[in-house]
Amino acid sequence: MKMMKSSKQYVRLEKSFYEQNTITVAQRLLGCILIHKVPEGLISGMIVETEAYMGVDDKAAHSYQGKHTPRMDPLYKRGGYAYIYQLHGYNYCLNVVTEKENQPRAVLIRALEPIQGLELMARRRNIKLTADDMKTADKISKKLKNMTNGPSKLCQALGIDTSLNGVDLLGNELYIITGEDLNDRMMATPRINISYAEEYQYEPWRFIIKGNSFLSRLYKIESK
DNA sequence: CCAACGATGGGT
DNA sequence: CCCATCGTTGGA
Repeated sequence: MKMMKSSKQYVRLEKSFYEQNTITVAQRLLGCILIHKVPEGLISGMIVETEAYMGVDDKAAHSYQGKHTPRMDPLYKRGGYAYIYQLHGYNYCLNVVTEKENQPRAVLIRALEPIQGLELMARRRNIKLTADDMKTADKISKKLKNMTNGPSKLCQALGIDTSLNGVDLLGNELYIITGEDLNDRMMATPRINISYAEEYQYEPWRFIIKGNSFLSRLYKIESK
């Protein structure tokens, strides 16, 4: 786990960040820290895997060809809102809305490296952490990795569900701050589980921090 | 009204 | 590979 260095300035991401091109946002979110403020305290993690969904032009996007249903309203707002939807009855996915109003593009947050609120995460994920699991000097335990290494796992760990759909990331409940500059470790790959998207399934719009231990399970091979 | 479906995760 | 499980969606 990365420890917060007190010497470093952590700055909240603002409107101008989210209003950039979606690919740029997806790349620059790597290394940033997602924070959910809950009554018990802060739960946070460093973003290590993202995917860009390019809106009306992208066959993998919910908003392909301008599709717009009530639950997608946040997607059509200006950059900086959360778009959260439920999947298969019991999973949630968190997206960061990008670009200008009526440009329905977003970045899916696919994996985090835990930072704060380990006990709260473990409770929400039904994972029992032992003292050994907390020793991170050499090897990171399997249970620790399993906390936030997938888009729905991280939502469960941070307590994110559709009650937060449409929340403004410029507010104080759910927000993102600058973290480490890890762009030299960035790698692009095709996106996951979108075979229905025909030729768009091959677009290299997934971004990872190469070698990070918390990438989603299908692509551990990339941690070399 | 109602049936089909899914930007997942877990197990085989 | 298979499939659980339920809110959203869109077509009767």
